[in-house]
Amino acid sequence: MKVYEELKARGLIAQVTDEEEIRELVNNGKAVFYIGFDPTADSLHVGHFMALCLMKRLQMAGNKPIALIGGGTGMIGDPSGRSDLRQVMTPETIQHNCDCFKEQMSKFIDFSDGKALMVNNADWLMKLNYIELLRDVGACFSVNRMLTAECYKQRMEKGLSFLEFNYMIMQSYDFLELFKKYGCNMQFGGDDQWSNMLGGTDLIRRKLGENAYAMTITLLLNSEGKKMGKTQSGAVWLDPNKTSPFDFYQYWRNVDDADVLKCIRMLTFLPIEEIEKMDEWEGSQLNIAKEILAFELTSLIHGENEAKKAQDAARQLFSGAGNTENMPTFSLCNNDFIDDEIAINDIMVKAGLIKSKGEGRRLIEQGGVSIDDIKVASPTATVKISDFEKGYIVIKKGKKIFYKIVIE
RNA sequence: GGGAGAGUUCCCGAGCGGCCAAAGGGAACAGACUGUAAAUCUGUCGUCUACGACUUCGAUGGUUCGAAUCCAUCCUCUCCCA
Repeated sequence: MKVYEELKARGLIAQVTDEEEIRELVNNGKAVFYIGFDPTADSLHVGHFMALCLMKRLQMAGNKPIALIGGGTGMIGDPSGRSDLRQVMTPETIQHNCDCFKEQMSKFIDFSDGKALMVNNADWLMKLNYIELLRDVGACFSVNRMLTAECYKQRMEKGLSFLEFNYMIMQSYDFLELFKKYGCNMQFGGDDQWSNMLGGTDLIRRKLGENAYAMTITLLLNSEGKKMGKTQSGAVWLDPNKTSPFDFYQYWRNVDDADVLKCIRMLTFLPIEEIEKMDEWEGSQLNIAKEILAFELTSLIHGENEAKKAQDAARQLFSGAGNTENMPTFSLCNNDFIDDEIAINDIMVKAGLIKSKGEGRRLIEQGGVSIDDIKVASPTATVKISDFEKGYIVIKKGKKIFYKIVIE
């Protein structure tokens, strides 16, 4: 199966400008494509992961990826898919985020020998001269047509600043620039980017009379239609310091039944045939699929070793045995103890397990907290130093959250 | 530039000057049930030294015994006209 067909079979392709041409380019390793990343945070998250996967897949098929960091466009903010105004970031933050992105991506994509490029659009966008740009590019855009773009239409209700309105132009300009500089003939992006991407292919046609192509990736939505990769505590990050491998594993281990197969298909590199078989699975059998999903993804991001550790920890934890080796750990120091004891509630607050003591009180009252598998009966319960005889205690909050507490 | 309106807790959204820590919904969390799923039911959902106290209703001042509610100024946003 050729790459294009594989992408299609995995349900990754949402929209394309010209299927025949794109298939031809991609399958024969003739595509030089770019994907843009907005440096809105100091780590990539699950939402970017699909794009990374796609880059890798295409790179393996001999195509050349360009990772475009939106250091310049980040100064504006993409209005697509947001219902509110984006906070404008400082140049320093953006630079810092760009650096972090670079580092994470290099782990995943092979940048050696020019097999892939990484560029920052700040390099050319920041130098632009307003009047020149207007004359040069501004003439090529019809406001009437821009307004018909879905992403702007929605914003017409809520309000759209001129700043954000220009995002499409900037993004189109990027494409033009990359086309000229690197012969980049294709752009990939999330499905919400469709109109911005078309802007680029249009611009190239108008300015240079050449053909360039665009393809969007299906957004990874859960069965409720929300973007995946979000938890109550924010995004699921690829940076192990922001989302530990264990938590990362658990996130995927806990996806809805309805979403497992979709995730496996779109995110893992398992052979399609194997996935087809899983398609038959039902009911609790899906639990195995979830384990596979979690393992595969964790090992893609954090390495097989970490994935194994996470899996072991999870299995043991949920089967009752207490493998505490890879559990999130929090250290107390002797000063935290008063008369050799400390309130359980206080530990949880210190460890960041809960936001306030009130929350802890409630949790305990509702029977949601246990220590070493014994339910905590009273909100004022304490642990003594002597309880740490074996070196640690394990606090369990709810069913799935375990914390190992040690004394330094 | 002129006119009209809005800003309430994570989100949406109610809120006669006292009975407002603020209705209702959603999200979230805990318990039961399960398969570390979903659905359902129950409970919780500002903070604390917790039958009480304290801090919140865009910001700052003011009027009142008393303000989310009234007044002034400011900030932000939306709409209509140009």
